Formats: sequence, structure tokens, C-alpha cells
Amino acid sequence: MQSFTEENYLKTIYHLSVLNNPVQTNAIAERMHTKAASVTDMLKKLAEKQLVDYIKYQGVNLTAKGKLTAVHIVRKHRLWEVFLVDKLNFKWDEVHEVAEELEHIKSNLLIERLDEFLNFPKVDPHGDPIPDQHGNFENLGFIRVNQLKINETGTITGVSEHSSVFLKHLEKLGLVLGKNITVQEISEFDHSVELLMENQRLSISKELAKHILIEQQ
Amino acid sequence: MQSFTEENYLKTIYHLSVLNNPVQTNAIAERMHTKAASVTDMLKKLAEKQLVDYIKYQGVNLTAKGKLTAVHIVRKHRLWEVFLVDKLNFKWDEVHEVAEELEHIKSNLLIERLDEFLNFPKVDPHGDPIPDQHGNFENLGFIRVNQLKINETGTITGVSEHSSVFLKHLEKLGLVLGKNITVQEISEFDHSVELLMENQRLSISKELAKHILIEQQ
DNA sequence: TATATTTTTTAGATTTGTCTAAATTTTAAA
DNA sequence: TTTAAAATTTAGACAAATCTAAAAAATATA
Repeated sequence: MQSFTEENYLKTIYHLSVLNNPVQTNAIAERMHTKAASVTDMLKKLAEKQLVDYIKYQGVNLTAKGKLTAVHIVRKHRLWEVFLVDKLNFKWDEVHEVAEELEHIKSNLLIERLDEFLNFPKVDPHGDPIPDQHGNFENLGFIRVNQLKINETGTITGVSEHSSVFLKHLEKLGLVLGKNITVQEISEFDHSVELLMENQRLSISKELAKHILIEQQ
Repeated sequence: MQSFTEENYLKTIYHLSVLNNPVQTNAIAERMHTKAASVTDMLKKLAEKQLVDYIKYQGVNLTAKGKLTAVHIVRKHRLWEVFLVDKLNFKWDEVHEVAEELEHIKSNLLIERLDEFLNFPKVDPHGDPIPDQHGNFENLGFIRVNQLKINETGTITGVSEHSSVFLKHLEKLGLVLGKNITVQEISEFDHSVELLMENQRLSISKELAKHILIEQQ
């Protein structure tokens, strides 16, 4: 049985390991708003419990056991988000913080019944895939806007950043799920991306582009 | 903002104070499966935060502030129980432990939306009343036998459980509409209630007491 | 390659909630 | 009312998770 805190570390390592392997101490510290020294302490503890492979000064990778735990938390987080939006009429930028708490509730029966109640959703309100109870994702096939080349086109299907500032900003720009975009230009200076969306041009930073998931035609 | 642990202490004190005032250290320790010394430490802390009035060697009472906090947790607990039973098909004896976790989720929006989603229920699956967001219980024109304090008296005016086993059992005990009862004693062990009815003493379980509705004189 | 910078770890302290064992207060009994 | 028993508190220790400051290792730079 993991503590609330351990679960949060595993989840963070899981998310970061998509971008980079092994995951570095400072990256974890930054994302969790804590200090590198605290992270080191926890990594040792998680390594002892065989939840991560940890090499001093190098970083960590999740073990199979650690990954399974992390994916289960992600599953719970995303199912709760669907519940909040579909059943309780939360807006997609209001759900994250509450789901951060709900994801730690420890009942398998609860989560399987919730899944059933929600009709076995495959993606959460941000378009992120929901793993099944064995930790497997359905094949999703998305890429990120910053990975598109000039003149390539796609449909927005999700985001990979869930802070409300980010989501509000997107909404203000009209960059919401389902919209079609085409890349017009990519700045050599700061890699910002010029988009065409419904005959409107708009420019977004690389930072923003990175977190917009699209499906290509 | 209270911690998870503080909330559990407040809730326990709230429940115990229905039976006895002030609430004693050992009673809290027993109910929370902890030690008296730990309870003393926490009582000092809660007193400092003005959540309880604490007199050394005597016991504690909740302050208005403490009571409000406690009632809010009770509200959340009971609403979640309704959700689990009504929406996720939990049985009434499966809900308690999960609700013990869910009651600590800290979003007002969540709980008000949940209340709405459940259609503003007035009682939980065990027949216990659900306080509103201001901490008030609806005056239903009746209260339940388990809500009476020692030496209080009332007239049986109804029941909230209609299975024939239950009703037959009541009849056998002579607990029928119109009868006057007085509470003589409430067990600290199982909350069973010792009643005086027409000069006869009888003892009934808390479960039974909960489903007998009475009008007070 | 030597030096500077960044990253990470260690050492030691702090906070929260818990515990045991001993001391104190209250209550019950002789 | 004095003594015995029960309840409660204090003192001191411990585990979990965190922090700051200093030391050590890895990486980048000149």
C-alpha cells in the first residue's frame, strides 16, 4: 500500500518519463513544487520498495510494478474527470484539482462501478486516453502541434497540460476540441507557430503548441 | 483549513457528543482506535484553533466553529453514501469505508453539485438525516429514537423502513404507533437504546432505533 | 585539460501525528 | 476520609515527509 505522497511521486515520474528517460531529480522537484533534496529522499524510498530503478546522480525509471501503480492513478484521475464533467456539469478547466484528490480514493469496486456508470469512456474531458483496469491504453495516434510541418493539417483532440490558466487561454483563442488547424509558418526565432483556423490566423508559442494534441487527416 | 486527521477528530467528537457532554478522552481514543495520549495532544491543538472547548481532565465540547466543520463532514459523508448506493449500486453495508475517504475531498462546488445530482436527498441509505450546506437538519416534524438523549420522551408516529421482518419485529416488542417511550440509557459499546414504555424496559439496537420516528412532547 | 556551472546528494533540523511509560488528577470504594 | 482504581496528562521518543545549507558528482566551457 502506497501513501498519498508516494502515489503523487509515481504519477509525476510516469508523466515525465513520456518526455525523457531517465527522469531527473530536478524535473520532479519542479513539477511537484518541492525541493530536489526532498525528491532524493523519496526516490530512495521508492527504490527500496521496488517501485523505481534509481541510479544516483542519473535519475529514475519506473519498474513494472511502479508503472502499474502510476497508470492506475491516472485511470482513476481521468475517470473522475469524466464524472465531474459529464454528471456534475463541471467545466473542463475546473476538474483537475478535484480529480487530484479523488484519484487517491482506494476502492477497486468504486472505480470499476464508476467506469460502468460512465459507460466505459475511452478519453477524459481533455482528450487524454483512459487506461483500462490492466493499465492498457487503446491505441490513440495523436501528435502535438509543434511536431507538425508547414502546411500540415489536423484536428484538435486533446491537451497534455491541465492547469486552468492554460485551458482558459486555449478557450479564449478558440482552440477547443474538434477544431481544424493548419500550420502556416514556424518562427525560426522562437519556434512559435502561425496557425490557420476557420480562416483566422493566429500565432501561438511553442510552449502552447507542445500541449495541443491533434489527429492528422 | 483542517487536516484529514483533525477532521476525523472533529467528526468523532461530534458523534460522541450526541450521547454525552462533555466528550471524554478515552471515548475518543476507543472510537478512533488510538491511544488516550494521542487524543490529549490533538485536543490541545483543536482547542488552540478554537474548534473545541477543552478543560483538562474533564473533556471537550465542540465550539460553534468546530461543530460547523464536523457537520459539513457528516454532510459530505452521507451524500457520498447516497451516491454509492443510488448511482453505483453499492449495498448499504458496503458504503461506509469508501465514504470515510470521500468525505475529506475539499471542494464546495463538488458537494453542492453532487447534492443537486442526487436530487437533494434528505436521508442517507441508513436513514440518517443529511444536513444542508449551512449545517441545518431539515425539521421533518419527527426525529428518530436514536437521536433522543437520555431521559427524553416521545410518541411513536412512524417508521422509515417497511420490510415485513422489521415491522413484525416492532409489533412483537409492542413498539407501535401512538406509544410513549422514554430513553433510559444509550450503550457506549453499540449505541443500543434502553427504553421505558408503559413501565416496561426494553433494549433495542441502534439499527432499529434509527427507523422509528417519533414526535417529541 | 583545468575550471566553472549545474545537478544531485548528504547532513542535520523541523513539523505532524503517533506512541510508551511515568506522573498527576479525578472518581469510586472501603 | 483515606485508599484504591480509573482516567487523563506529561515527558520524551519515533516515523514520515519536508526543508536549508553544505558537500559531492556530473556536465559544460574556456
